[in-house]
Amino acid sequence: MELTNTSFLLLGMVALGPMSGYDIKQRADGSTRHFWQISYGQIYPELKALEKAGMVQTAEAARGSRQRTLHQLTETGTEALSDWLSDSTVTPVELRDEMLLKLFFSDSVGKEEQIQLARNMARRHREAASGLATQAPPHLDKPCPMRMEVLQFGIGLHSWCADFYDNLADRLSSPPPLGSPQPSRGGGRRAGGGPQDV
Amino acid sequence: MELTNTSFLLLGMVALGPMSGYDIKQRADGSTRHFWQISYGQIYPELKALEKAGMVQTAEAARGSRQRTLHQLTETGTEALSDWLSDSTVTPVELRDEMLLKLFFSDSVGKEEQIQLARNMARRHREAASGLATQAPPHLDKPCPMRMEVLQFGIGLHSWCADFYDNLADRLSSPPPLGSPQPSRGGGRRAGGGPQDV
DNA sequence: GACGACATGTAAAGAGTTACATGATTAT
DNA sequence: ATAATCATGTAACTCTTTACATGTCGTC
Repeated sequence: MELTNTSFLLLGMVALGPMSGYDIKQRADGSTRHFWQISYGQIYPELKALEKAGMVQTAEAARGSRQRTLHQLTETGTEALSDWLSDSTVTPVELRDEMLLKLFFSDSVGKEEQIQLARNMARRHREAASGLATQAPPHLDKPCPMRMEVLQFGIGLHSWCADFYDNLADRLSSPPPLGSPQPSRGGGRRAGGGPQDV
Repeated sequence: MELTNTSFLLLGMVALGPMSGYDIKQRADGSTRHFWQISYGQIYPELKALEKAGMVQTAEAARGSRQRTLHQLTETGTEALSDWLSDSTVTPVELRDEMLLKLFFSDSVGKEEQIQLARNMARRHREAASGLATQAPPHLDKPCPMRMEVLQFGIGLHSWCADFYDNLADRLSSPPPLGSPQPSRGGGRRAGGGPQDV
C-alpha cells in the first residue's frame, strides 16, 4: 500500500493515543490545520485502508448506542511511521494564497484598493496568529516540545506576515518624500541579502 | 463561465503584455511560483476556455514554422480581471508542508534526527529565499511596485522561516542549563501574545 | 547529429473538498 | 422540544499534477 502524507498524519495522530476518526479531525483542526488540512472525506476511507493494510487496529468503543471506533497503531504501523519520520528527504513547502495573487497583480488598481487589500491581509494573519495562540495547549501530561515549537512557528509566521502587510499599507498610505530614507520595515528581513535592491 | 483563481492568474499575466502559454509558464515560474503554482496541463486548456468565453483574443505569431499563439485581453477580460482585483473578499492562506508535519510528530524520534530535520528545513528556506533574490527583476520599463513587494515578501518570509528553524536546531543542539534565561529567538515573535506560555 | 530550449497539447491519475445522508446524545 | 455536538460514512466534483506525444529551432 502506497502511504501518502495524509496517511502519515493519521498514523501520527493515532500514535498519540487511541482515537476515532472524529477525534483525529478535532485534533488536526486544533493543531495541524494551519499547515496540513484534512477532511472527513479523506479520514474515514483512509483509516479503513490503513486497517486493511495492517497499520492500525480498531476497537469498538460505543458510548451507549452511539457508535465509536477507536484506532491504534500496530507494530507495522509504528514502523511505517518511524521510517517516515527518519526519512530525511527534502520536500518543498507549498503555499497558495489568492489574496497574494491579487496583490501581485494590483499595480493597475487604485492606491486605496491596494491599501485595503494589504490591511485585509494583515488582519487575516493577525486573526490566524491569535487563533493559534488561543489554541488549547496539547495535553501537558506528556511533554510535546516539538508540537509546541510548531505552534510557536505558526504564531510567529502569521505575526510576521501581518507585520509585513501592515507595514506595506503604511508605506502606501504615506509615501516618503523623494530622497528621504525609507523607514525600516517594522518586522522581518534581517536576513538573506535581497535582490540587488532594484 | 466560472472563473477560478487560475483563470485570473492567466488573465493577470496576459494583462502584462501579449503572451503565449509557454511565456505564461516561464513568467509564473519566475514570479508567482512561490504562492501559486501552475502547470501546462492547466494553462493550455484554460486559455482555450478563456478565448471561447471572449476574455482573451489570440493572434498567430509563428517564428519560422515553429508555432506560437499570442494572447491578449479583450475588454470583457479586462473587466473580469478588474472586478476580481476590486473584490475585497477575505480568503484564507493555504499552506502544506510535509516536513513541518514530520517535525510536528517528531517528539518520538532521537534528538539528532530532530536537529537534522530542522537544519534541512532551514536550508530549504534559505535556498528558496536566495532563489527568489536571484530572480530576474521584472521589466523595469514599467514600474511594478506591487510585484516587487510580493517578491520582497517571499524573500522575507523564507528568511524568517530559515531563521526560525536554524534557531530551533541551535536550541536543540545545546539545551540551556535549567533555570537560566532562554536566549531570545534570532528572528520574529515580536507580536501577538503567545499562548499562556505553557 | 544530438541536445537543450521553444512551443503546444491531451489523457489519466491523484489529491482534496463539498455536500449530503444518517442517527445518537447532551445541553438549553 | 430543539439545537448543538458526537459520530460515521459516501458520491460527486474540482483542482492539479504527471506522463506522454509531437514537432521546431539554435548551437555545440
